[in-house]
Amino acid sequence: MPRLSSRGAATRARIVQAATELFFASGVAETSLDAVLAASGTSKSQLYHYFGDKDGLVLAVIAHQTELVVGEHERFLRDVDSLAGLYRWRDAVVAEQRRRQCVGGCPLGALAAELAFAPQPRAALADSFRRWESHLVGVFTRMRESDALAPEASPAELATMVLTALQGGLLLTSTSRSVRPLELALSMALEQVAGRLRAR
Amino acid sequence: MPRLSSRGAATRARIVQAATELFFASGVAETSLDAVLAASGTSKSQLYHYFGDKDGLVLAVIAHQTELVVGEHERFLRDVDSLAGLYRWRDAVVAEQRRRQCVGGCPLGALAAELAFAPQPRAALADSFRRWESHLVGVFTRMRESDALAPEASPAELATMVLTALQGGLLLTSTSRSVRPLELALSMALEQVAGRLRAR
DNA sequence: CACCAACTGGACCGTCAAGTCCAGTTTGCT
DNA sequence: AGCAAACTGGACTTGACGGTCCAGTTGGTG
Repeated sequence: MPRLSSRGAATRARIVQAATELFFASGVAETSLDAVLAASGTSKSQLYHYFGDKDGLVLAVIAHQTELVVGEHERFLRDVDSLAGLYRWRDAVVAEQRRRQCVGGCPLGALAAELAFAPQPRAALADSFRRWESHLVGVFTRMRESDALAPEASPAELATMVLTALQGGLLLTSTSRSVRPLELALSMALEQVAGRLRAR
Repeated sequence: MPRLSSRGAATRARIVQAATELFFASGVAETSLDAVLAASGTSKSQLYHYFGDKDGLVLAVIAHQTELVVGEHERFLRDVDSLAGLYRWRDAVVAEQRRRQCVGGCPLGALAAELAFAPQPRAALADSFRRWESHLVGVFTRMRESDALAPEASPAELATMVLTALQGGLLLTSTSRSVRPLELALSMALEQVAGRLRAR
């Protein structure tokens, strides 16, 4: 890998940006490299210069999409340390999905479904989900340390439950074009958390 | 649509069968019609004779996959009318996923993710999920009628919660190659049900 | 300012995809 | 038996795809 000049970095970023949007809107297999080039205003040689081949681009897009999605949740969850904060997070997630009229689910979830059998991308996405989960684990750890959560509650288990609810909710919401499944799924998960609050 | 002779029906079925397997293993976009023909031992003209084009085949595969997946759950859930029965169902789902070593998630979920932006397939899949949900609704309705469930519990809401948990659990299980997310998601959903049992 | 690596444009290639076409065979019906 | 509809095989067309190549430009560093 050669080191990037600032111009090179900008070109690379434009390609990744365009590919990220197209992959989300049409899927990886349905998106041609020519479409990526047209959308980013670059040429074949540039794409191959930076990514080697389509697989390389796919991995770069996974990394970028992870940054976007997980990054946003991290910013929101960073200083959540209460059930009330989690409910605000749920409301924000639902509102965002409503805003886009339930079109399209979770970008990472879509990639995970499409690339379930491709070893490298699958491993990369497993990592993304682990990172995502870790921010939820952070919330529950803080809640336990502040004695909001019962000491026997498992932050890791709660985090997994919330993330599965989120993914399942987004899938059904996108398919049915109604935010209801997402609302119900997240409410269910948070009720689970509520049931593990320290008895008082 | 011409009416089918028994030979025609068999040919049609062989094509759908092969396409169903290939679409699941590699995705719709990644699967060529030639591959379907090779796997089913048929020819171009037969495929176009029965399905018109690839989109037609996709819809037929959705219908067939729905029959397989929803049909299997229907058979299991048909005479479930208790929380214990639901736990047995959960155990069966988890065992099945373990049996296939967590490779690949829900066939319908994968199609829904890949075809989220394709109007016709998306609508067909929304229907499939509704059918799936309806069998869960049946379980909860029976439980409420037999007074196992509190009268204010909503069968429809519980069904949606269970289905989202199942879908999210399968996605993360397939991505992480561990049955843990699926176990946790379904346990969470059933605990939700348990919390709505009639107080005694 | 000179040099070399980083970068770029776009023509080009081989392959394989979806879809068309038609001549020929089988099937069910009368 | 005979006829029309259902069915089949596979050659063929057209175009788009991923990927290669190379000649040329830009830009940072000594």
